[in-house]
Amino acid sequence: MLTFSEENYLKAIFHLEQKFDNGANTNSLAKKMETKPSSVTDMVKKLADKKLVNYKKYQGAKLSQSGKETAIKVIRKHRLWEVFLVEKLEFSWDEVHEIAEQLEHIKSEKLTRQLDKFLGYPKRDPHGDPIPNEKGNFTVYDNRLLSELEIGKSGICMGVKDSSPTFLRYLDKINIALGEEISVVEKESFDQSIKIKTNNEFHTISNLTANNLYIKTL
Amino acid sequence: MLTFSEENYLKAIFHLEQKFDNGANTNSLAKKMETKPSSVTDMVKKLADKKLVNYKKYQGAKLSQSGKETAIKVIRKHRLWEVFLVEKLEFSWDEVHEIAEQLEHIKSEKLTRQLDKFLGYPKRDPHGDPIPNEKGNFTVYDNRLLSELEIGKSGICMGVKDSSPTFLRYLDKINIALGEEISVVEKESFDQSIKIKTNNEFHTISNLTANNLYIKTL
DNA sequence: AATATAATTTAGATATATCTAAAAATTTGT
DNA sequence: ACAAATTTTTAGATATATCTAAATTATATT
Repeated sequence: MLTFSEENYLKAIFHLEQKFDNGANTNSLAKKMETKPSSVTDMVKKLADKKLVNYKKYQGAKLSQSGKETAIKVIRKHRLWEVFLVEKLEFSWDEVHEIAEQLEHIKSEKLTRQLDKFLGYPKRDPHGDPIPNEKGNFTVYDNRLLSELEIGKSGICMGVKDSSPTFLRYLDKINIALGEEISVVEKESFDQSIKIKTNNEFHTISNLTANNLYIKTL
Repeated sequence: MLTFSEENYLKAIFHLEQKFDNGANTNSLAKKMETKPSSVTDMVKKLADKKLVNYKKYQGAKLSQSGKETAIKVIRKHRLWEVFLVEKLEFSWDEVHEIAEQLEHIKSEKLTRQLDKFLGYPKRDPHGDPIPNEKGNFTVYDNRLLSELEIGKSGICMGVKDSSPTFLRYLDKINIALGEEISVVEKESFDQSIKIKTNNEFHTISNLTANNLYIKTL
């Protein structure tokens, strides 16, 4: 039985491995875990003893197969609980992370399974991140700017670079919200404005706007 | 911020105070917490430092006002989660305790409030125990045998003394289940058989049966 | 009231997860 | 390739929650 701390480290290592090819080195892990490098070394050794990571001195930590499976299970729980909080308990997308950080450590396979069923086997959490299924499989998305999206492709709106009220009010007006699917219909090479489709509506947005929207694609 | 362990002690002290007038002495707490008396002394001192219990050497622990409020909040969460598991996630009443022991420690006032609302402000958990409201108020029930119930009074079926399959099948047959409300309509002094009403049906049950059913009354 | 028994506390140890400060290894820059 | 800078590890300390064994206090018995 793993402690909360061990599970949190596995999750952090998993995310770092997704992001950087060289995996999770001690300093980046320390930053992510908001702790000191020496604490990371201690914990990584413990995880290595439990065969959850492969660790060689001065060479960072890499998840073993079972470490990866464990990390994915925790992430699956985190994201399912986020869906629950937003869909069933009227939370907004920005309030759920902290609570899900707690709920993700509840140990019961049946609970996770039943929660998944109750929520209708959702594929994405309220932030658009994919939810691993019971076997641990999930699709990896690519995060980029809307302006980088090719014609005909679509993605989920994941966040904004510029979070000024003015910009957010503008997004509201053209019916773009977090989690919304946006597809690129046309691109005007003259001014790089983009015609998009979202919610079955068409809008033409400026390059500036498209440069401020993060999009997650399959 | 209290640790899980501190919260569990507060809960245990609360339950012991409800049950025994002399409150929670070290040995009974140790038995309840499945730990050693010396560990209990250590923890009780810590809780006393935090003003959650009043403690004088060799005189057991008594919850302070704030300790009592904290204990009730934990119990409220425990019982709300039990309702959630049974009503929404298809768990049966005997599977939920262990998971609720974990969920009761999740810290978020809004979560508890929204869960309560989502469940329709239930008054009892799947075992018939009362759920404190947001202010910490709840009705105290009395646990006794159905055979001790007076004519005209009613109660909730809480458990069976004899849990043999034969007996349980019999209960099924006359439509008595855990959580069911049963009222006593008539008592036959000749053989102490009892006429009861449950689910809008009337049944006459023997004294032996009535002696094997635990009933919770207001 | 003295003594035996039971309950409780203290003292000292172990586990976990953290820390600081110092040492060691690796990487970088010239 | 060597010194400097950076990264990582080690050693030793602290916090929490537990334990065992011994000491202390309270309760029960005669």
